[in-house]
Amino acid sequence: MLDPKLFRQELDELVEKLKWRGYAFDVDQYQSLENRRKSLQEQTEELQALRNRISKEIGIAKSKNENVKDLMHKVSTLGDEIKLRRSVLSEVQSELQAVLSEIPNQAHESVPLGMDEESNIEVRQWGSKREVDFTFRDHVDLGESLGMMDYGLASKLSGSRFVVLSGSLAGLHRALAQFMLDTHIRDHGYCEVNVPLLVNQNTLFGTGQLPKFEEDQFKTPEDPPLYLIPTAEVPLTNSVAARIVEDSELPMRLVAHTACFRREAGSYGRDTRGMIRQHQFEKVELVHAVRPDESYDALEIMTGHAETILQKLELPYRVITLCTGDMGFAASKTYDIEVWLPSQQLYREISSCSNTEDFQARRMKARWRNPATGKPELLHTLNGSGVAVGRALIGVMENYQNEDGSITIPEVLRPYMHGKTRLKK
RNA sequence: GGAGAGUUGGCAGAGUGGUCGAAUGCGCUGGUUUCGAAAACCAGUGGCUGUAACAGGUCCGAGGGUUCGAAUCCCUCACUCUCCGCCA
Repeated sequence: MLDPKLFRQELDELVEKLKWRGYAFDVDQYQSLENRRKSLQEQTEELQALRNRISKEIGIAKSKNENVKDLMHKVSTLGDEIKLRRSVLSEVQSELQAVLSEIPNQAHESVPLGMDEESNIEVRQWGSKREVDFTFRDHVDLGESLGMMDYGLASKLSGSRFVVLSGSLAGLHRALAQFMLDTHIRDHGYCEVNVPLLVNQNTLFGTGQLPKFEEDQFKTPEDPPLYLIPTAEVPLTNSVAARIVEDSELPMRLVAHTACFRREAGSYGRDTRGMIRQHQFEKVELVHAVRPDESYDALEIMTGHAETILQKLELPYRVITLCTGDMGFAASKTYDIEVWLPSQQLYREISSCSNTEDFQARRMKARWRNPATGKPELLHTLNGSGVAVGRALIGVMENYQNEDGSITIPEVLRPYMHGKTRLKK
């Protein structure tokens, strides 16, 4: 959520900025709500102050055994009046809250302006693309002919956008996750966390998936409902929710390996082949909670951590800065890391690292005690994939394939595969 | 699923209708002392909102109710803990 003060102080600027995020802010609606809120709040508080004062007098008078009849008479109707105003006020407040909670974050000044991916900017490339004298096959082709990737079975068990991996390919998938976790824990100083995969509404509100993206989530029929997490960012980031953390705990770096669940509503017909876009996939997720003045450094560091994984796997990739219109709801700035897929001769997203500044922290009430002021201030939170396991598997399969359809196992994964060097039929 | 006990400030923990935003301890900040530190002693120290600054408002798990007045009484719900049952 954005700071409500921004709306009061620099409304025009803000509206202009939000346009670049593809968000048309209804100024008139906002202002009429805000004006009503203000006058109602003033009236209500004035009445409350009056009642508090007289009630206190009654207390004092009673303790002195004085007659309180006149005082009682004075406040007799106040209670009902206050009750009425309060209920109207709280209606207006929740309307206002509803408006504010659906507004995306402001972009950082370094983010390129643009409405779609055309305006994204490539920051760097890494690695060299392999040249071979046979035709690259895609991961579906490779996996199915190895007999270790079964979409038919998955659709029988569950439906479309699922996959069943078996044998050494399932092992390779697991090895990737283990390798990523170990690297972040041992080399990058993360604390491993094992989190619930089902979370409540409040938790999803905190990171910004609710109320706006309800239709993207899998939801249980309980009342109140639980939701399958779309990413471990949700439970990880919310671990600082409603807390005031000490300065000594910062920066916090958390990592979790989880399954992620997405409805993929509205993406019909997109990436229907293979493991690129699934209802369920695994991801190693990185979350930082940091002091506000350190969050942009942290974004570079976190992106570097994700890149390290691809470098150790020796997978060619590039890093791009998303433009204002292509960023997610909560982000101020996002780097996407895209891995090279030789079968498609293009880069595909394998990680997304974002600084949300205080946007999520405000929704979650996540604060730290600033030693300079002694006061609680909002934290900055960041999240990034470090990296998507299923897509990393695709990257490995396609980049490490051999002419005979076997797949060489990357050096760094071999310790996780009992020294196996090659995956074959 | 059954029975019971809880939920109060950064933390621990008092408070059962009125000068209670809340004792006390810890923590934190400042001071005294010290070569310096520790200890001791003294003082200060909740969040949110609001104001130029005061004032004011609000918050004792959440929501409702009773009352002139609720942390305190009543109702509903959530969560935590203990025991029993069931279970990976």
